[in-house]
Amino acid sequence: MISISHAINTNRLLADLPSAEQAALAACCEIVPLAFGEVIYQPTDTVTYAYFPIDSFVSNIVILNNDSRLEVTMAGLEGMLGIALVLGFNKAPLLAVVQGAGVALRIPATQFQALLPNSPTLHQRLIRYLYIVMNQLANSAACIHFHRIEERLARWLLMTQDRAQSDHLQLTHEFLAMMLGVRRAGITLAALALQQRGLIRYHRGDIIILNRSGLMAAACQCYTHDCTLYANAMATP
Amino acid sequence: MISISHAINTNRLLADLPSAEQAALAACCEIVPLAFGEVIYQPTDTVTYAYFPIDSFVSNIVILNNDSRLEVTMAGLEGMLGIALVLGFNKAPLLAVVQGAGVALRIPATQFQALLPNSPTLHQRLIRYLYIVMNQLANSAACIHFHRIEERLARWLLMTQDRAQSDHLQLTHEFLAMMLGVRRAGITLAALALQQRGLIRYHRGDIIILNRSGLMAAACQCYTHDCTLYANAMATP
DNA sequence: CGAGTTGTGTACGCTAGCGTGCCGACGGGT
DNA sequence: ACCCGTCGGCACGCTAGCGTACACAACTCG
Repeated sequence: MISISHAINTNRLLADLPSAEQAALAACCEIVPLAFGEVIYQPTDTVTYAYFPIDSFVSNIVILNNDSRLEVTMAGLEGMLGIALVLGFNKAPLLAVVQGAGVALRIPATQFQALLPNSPTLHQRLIRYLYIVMNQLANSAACIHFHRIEERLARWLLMTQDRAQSDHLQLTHEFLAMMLGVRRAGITLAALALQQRGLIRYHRGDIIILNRSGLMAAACQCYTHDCTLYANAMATP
Repeated sequence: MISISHAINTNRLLADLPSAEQAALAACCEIVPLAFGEVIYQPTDTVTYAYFPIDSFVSNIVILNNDSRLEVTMAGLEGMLGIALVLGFNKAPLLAVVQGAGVALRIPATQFQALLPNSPTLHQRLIRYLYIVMNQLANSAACIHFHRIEERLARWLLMTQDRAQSDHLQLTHEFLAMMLGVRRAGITLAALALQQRGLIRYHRGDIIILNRSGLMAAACQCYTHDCTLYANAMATP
């Protein structure tokens, strides 16, 4: 188990905060394990905790008509869960499901909201993160509409690799199909194509990324677009 | 031409503000006409003004690869343009194009941002609007992916009717195709189907909504979902 | 070692929507 | 009155992806 201060400095929204802000944060947060498949928020649930993933990552999923599902954003060490709290809301709009097991920092919602007015640096970072997520959402809508399964899959694997910080992922075709909102058979074809091009290798739920730059070429530019968006927004003076 | 105070009380984000906030606002805003097709923001443009539509409305459009375009949100009297300013950013991420001519209140970006800390009611409403837009974006991504052109068209017409506050719209199939990110011929078929069901009537760029409740039945529930989301978020105590 | 479960390959016909191109009809301007 | 640009109907073949279903292989557990 890692220490709280090490955890704080791993999540990119929390790393390198002024020491006063870090201390205030450390005083009210705790490290919790997140298990694969665990549901963090249900739509319309009251949000009782904010989460900052350390080595775990979580998918935010829209549910339509009780059957159609689609992942619209992902949060790992570069982000957080419960952004609604930053805007003063405590209702979860999306389904949040743990997609990569690991630990996260967890803060009770009320303490988190009480913290913000006294933590200007953190608050500003969260506002920036909010801006990033909004833009990712807009861009994703277009990506999902216009791009092919194979490109979207490649993009998705890259995004996941970044958050898992490993080139070895545990993902079945079935699961990927849910995330991308397509058929399982559609994923099988796309994954086969990527494998035949030597970009990935997989076997019963284990996917290994063999050629990251090749995968970037196979993905739509939405991946690099997202990355530069994040970097630019966070680097704003 | 309408008066500024009347305009302020027409836009739903500005209506019924405390008188001090209204006065501060009135001191730095002006009424400007927006012409059909006018481009308010280009992607990567610096945002120099915030806009609050009165009887005009504007589409926010994602551009991919310089060719694919897709409308992701719409702003009329219920919203604003330049929400990035609320988050402290002054770069426009999307293409904003006037889709219904009319007037809007316009405020220089710096004055707008200076206004916010002293206008808590307005600021809170804008934060809520931000939350609404984020949720609309997430939901739209799924809607665009899963729903048929005909349903999406019906939804889009209803949204437009609300903002135009008229059952008479000026829209060609070509234009609708751009908004929904589909072929012109695809719109023709969907529009024909809606016309044959007696829900709308159109002729060379004029669309008349004949049966609003029928159209709501023909649309995906995303329309009503959006409406209740707006109402709930704005009504939060 | 055998039985059941899980993950993947594949095949079938089907549909929505694509890209393209043509034609006719309407209507505004000279 | 005419011309010409705009708008919309339609038709062609095509593709991506759908729903479904079956089969086999690889692991798991008893």
